[in-house]
Amino acid sequence: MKEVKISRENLFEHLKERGFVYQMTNEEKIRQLCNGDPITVYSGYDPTADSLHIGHFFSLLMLKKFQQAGHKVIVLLGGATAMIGDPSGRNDMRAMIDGDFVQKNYQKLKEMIGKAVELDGNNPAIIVNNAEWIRGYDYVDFMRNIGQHFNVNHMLASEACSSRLKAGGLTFLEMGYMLIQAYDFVYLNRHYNCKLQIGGSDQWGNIVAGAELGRKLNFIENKDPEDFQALTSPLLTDANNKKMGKTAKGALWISKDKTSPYEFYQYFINVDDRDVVKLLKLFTNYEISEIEELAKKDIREAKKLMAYEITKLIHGEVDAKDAMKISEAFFGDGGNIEDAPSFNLTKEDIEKGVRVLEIALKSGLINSFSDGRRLVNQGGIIMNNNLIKDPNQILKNEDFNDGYALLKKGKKNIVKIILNN
RNA sequence: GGUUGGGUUGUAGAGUGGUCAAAUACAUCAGACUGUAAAUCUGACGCCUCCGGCUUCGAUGGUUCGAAUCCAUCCCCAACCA
Repeated sequence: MKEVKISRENLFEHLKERGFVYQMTNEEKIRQLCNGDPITVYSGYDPTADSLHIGHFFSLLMLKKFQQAGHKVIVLLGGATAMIGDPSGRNDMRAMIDGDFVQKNYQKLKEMIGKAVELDGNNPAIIVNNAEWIRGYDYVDFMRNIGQHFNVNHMLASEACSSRLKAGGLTFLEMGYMLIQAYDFVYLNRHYNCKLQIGGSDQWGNIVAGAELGRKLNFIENKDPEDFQALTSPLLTDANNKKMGKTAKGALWISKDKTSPYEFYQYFINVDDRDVVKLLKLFTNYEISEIEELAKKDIREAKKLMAYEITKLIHGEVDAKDAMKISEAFFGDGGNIEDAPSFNLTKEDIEKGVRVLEIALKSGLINSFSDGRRLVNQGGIIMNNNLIKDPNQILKNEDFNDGYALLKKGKKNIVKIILNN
């Protein structure tokens, strides 16, 4: 299939027709910025966890398109904002996290940014940390310079505060978050000539706050108030209008340790048919007409391509191919199961007499013995294509062919039990 | 600080002395049908040495043969008033 080239002449149209554009401050102005001479664009992420998830990646992908079109991009990692906690969309206050934790996360996220945007080459992305300019900004000065431009009534009415306000107990700490993020935009404008901030739609309130602050300050300083523009991408939702990227184990993480490429691939191969075209438009650059044609002709083939391409984008070609191979080995015909999720056992374990369910529990297939027992009763635990009927069944040497046994929960959850000497 | 109403098993939300491991819905998991999709139907959904037992209803202590339910103290939340 043919891929579309991203160029600066049609960047805005490209983003729009692929479904990246949700809200913006001034459409005409943003079109000019996108399709005109190189500008500086930024998007921010708080290091509150040790990995980015698919939602973050989605907005980074938008940033990448700006970069590919020749614009300068800045990725802000919020070392300061992470210490405060963004109230947007939350109905409880974020747990306070300590500085060490933020520092560790910062390093990990920094490594992950490179999966989305280019950090080398002739137009590398810049990574900045807002702790650099927030820490050390005198409180009184900050309140006088920045705080005076914020109307609390507006803030309370904003989407960012609304769920927290409804749930009650909105703290001053959380309200301060918006001021900091708003100031970040101004800072980046002054130091990097950044004119556009992008992000997920949940960030709209904070982003616009930054744009408004910038306008006010520019107005006071007799500069162009149009220098601050905001653009957000829609929330990734599925056909049932539910947030995408949520798995039984939590978010769909970018980090291999948290979500294996296989799990990642499986997530996308299991999405609703109706979401396939949307995801292909967002995560690949294939011609839209070809995407639609393929989906009409063979939805399952299109879904496979989608799952593969997204996995490749995040984990690289090798891991994506492995994930696909494992998947096909289990669910299709052919292929091998070399790289399936595995669990190691020793011969001593077998001699001691281990229950099948014990291994299922240790390998994470089931949550408890009670859980396993239920599954057995309902015919949901299968070993080497044989239904396990006795919850106390012991693993035997004969269960291992070629040194491994295959343990399944239902048809989608599989662990390869490897027998070591 | 005061008054009132609250804190229940993933979420929402019943239960206000024994019949409560705790209604119901959603989410989740398994089975059937399929295409590893959707829709539908069935079952499960605290833990264990599972026809039995054990630990849960903000925390601690108490009343009682018996408490998620009553009392006391404490912690947290909301609304209103200061």
